[in-house]
Amino acid sequence: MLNDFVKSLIRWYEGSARDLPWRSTTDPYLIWLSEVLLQQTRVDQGLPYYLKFIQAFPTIQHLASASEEEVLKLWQGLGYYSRARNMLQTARYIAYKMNGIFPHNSKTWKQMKGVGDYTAAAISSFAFGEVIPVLDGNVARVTARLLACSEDITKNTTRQLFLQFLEQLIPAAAPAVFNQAMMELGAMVCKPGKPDCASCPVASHCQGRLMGMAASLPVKAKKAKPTLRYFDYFHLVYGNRTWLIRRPSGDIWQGLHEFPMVENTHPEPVPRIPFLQASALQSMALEAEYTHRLTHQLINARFWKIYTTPEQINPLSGIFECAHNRLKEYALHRLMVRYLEQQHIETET
DNA sequence: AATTCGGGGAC
DNA sequence: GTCCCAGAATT
Repeated sequence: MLNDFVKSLIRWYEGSARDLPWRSTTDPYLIWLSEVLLQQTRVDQGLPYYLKFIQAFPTIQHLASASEEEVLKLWQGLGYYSRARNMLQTARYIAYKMNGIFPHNSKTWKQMKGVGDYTAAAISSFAFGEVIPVLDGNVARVTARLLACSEDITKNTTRQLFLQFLEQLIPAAAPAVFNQAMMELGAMVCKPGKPDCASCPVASHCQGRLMGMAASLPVKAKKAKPTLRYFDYFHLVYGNRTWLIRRPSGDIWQGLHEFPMVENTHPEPVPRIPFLQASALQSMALEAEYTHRLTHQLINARFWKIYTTPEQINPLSGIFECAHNRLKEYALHRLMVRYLEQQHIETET
């Protein structure tokens, strides 16, 4: 009957799967790229980035020779920017230290930066036919319902249990299609909160459905509350120039650009501006205020526009200038992009 | 084992 | 508003 499950699953997949560009190739570079882009990212959101990347960097050699600036610029707006830095590092490692030869199995792939259990298994099964199951959020949800398992799926013991189950299920003749099909089922039918059991090709095999508990699975530990942060940004303008800094390491948006800013523990009525002489304060105006929600942080951001002169700006390491009408050509985080859009500051064409 | 790294769509 | 997404690295 397990064999019947696999047959029904794959038959459904062959007949109604989405047509996604990385599914019609076995090029390990393209598959690797798609897997990294799609980590914790919906297909609809990652697809345009995939198309941009394969145009800018058609091969690993193109990527390996790119600067971090260029890669971050293309990654801008997608989030989890460490993926971009890790992928560039791995691209250079494979291109220059491994003569451009990709790892051929999951064990070696897992040694690459930015490649964990899931991505190593995905690349190895999709590009090289390795018989190894993938366990992402979709597969975990499908498996929990299939087995009517109420254990916390974030726990390692539960993951091991699922992998053990999947290893005996995955067909040696078609590991890639099986993995794709399990994920596709989770994305299109066995959705979180609202499983569409009526159109599920393997509903007859599902213990969760049989026991009427499919919709309440999987069980997952709840997250901690986000911490509050208060950012005051200073949009310093003189002539057609403005100022940017790069985000430091060890914090959010690492390596991305933004206006110089101060962080306060509480919202200050008038934020201090360490970048300016006091004489410039009279030209300060609050242009925008946003609440920006991240997974673990809630950021209150205020943008102060200040017209000034070069003489009023104190020297500060890490600050550099750029044309204010070309700001969008830099790698910026979403908060900055929102501000620029509201200010109708567009990229030069 | 617990935290942190984002942005956006579904509800 | 909450939850979750083709997860991984760090502590």
